[in-house]
Amino acid sequence: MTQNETLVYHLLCQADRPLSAYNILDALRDKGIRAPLQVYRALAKLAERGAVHRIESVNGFVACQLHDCGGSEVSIFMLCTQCERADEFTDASIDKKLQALGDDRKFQAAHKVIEITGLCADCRSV
Amino acid sequence: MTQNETLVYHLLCQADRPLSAYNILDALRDKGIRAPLQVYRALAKLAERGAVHRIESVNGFVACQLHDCGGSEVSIFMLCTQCERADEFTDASIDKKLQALGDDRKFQAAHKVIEITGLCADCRSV
DNA sequence: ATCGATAATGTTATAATATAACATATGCGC
DNA sequence: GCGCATATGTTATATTATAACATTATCGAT
Ligand SMILES: [Zn+2]
Ligand SMILES: [Zn+2]
Ligand SMILES: [Zn+2]
Ligand SMILES: [Zn+2]
Repeated sequence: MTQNETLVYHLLCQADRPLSAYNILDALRDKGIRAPLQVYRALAKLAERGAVHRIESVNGFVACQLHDCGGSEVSIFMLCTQCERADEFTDASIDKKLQALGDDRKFQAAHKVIEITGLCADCRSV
Repeated sequence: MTQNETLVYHLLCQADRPLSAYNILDALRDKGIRAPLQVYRALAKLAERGAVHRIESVNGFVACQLHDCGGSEVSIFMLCTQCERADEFTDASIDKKLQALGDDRKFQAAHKVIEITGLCADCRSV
């Protein structure tokens, strides 16, 4: 892992919510990161390897929370609008059904996004 | 449907791919639409009603392709990176499994996003 | 050791997407 | 008409992402 990737990855590991590229930029200014591209480049490499995931619904990034989400499993994110937590899960049967749905239509899937937005257990019971 | 919503909705119905808010703005300038906010406001109302869907993976918008995707069904989009088509499907069993996954964690789901990116049948066979 | 290729980094500028804040107008029930 | 809600218009600005180009580090092959 390169210098910048390490900085970005460690920051994301410590974060308790998805961070935007500009959140990351601001947090790492005193570590030598000065421009958006430095962040986006690190994120691109990390995401390519599965070390971080982009959360489309919030334009943010999180460190992978699973030991090995690299198989054929799709990551499923539950995103709390209140506390902003983004919890990652996998579910083999959903993955399989989704794959089958694509296969039925001869669709060659390269990437799958599953995100559920709502209130987490803690936040709904306030 | 208000004036601006009608303009935006009809444009999306004719489009063969997701349009960005600024695509829409440009296309409707000569119909009186002059500012991004006019488009975003129309899109927000239309999306609220389920007449259009936002495609998170491409920051674009499409008209709903199904007669009634309003039930408890989640829309599943297959997004071709080549021709940019965005085809909408539903699948009750995936919806159910996803709902169960949330319920297990006491997560109160408000909105679900499922998007598959890849190559459509036509484009993969070129 | 040094040449040359590749990957990584840095910097500035700009593109693309989305919202804030405020002003005006339009329609409808009373 | 008046009051209220909804729709619209306008300007400015915030947020997210990439283009284009220059520089530096790394490392194996000669
Ligand atoms: Zn993961
Ligand atoms: Zn929460
Ligand atoms: Zn639909
Ligand atoms: Zn295609």
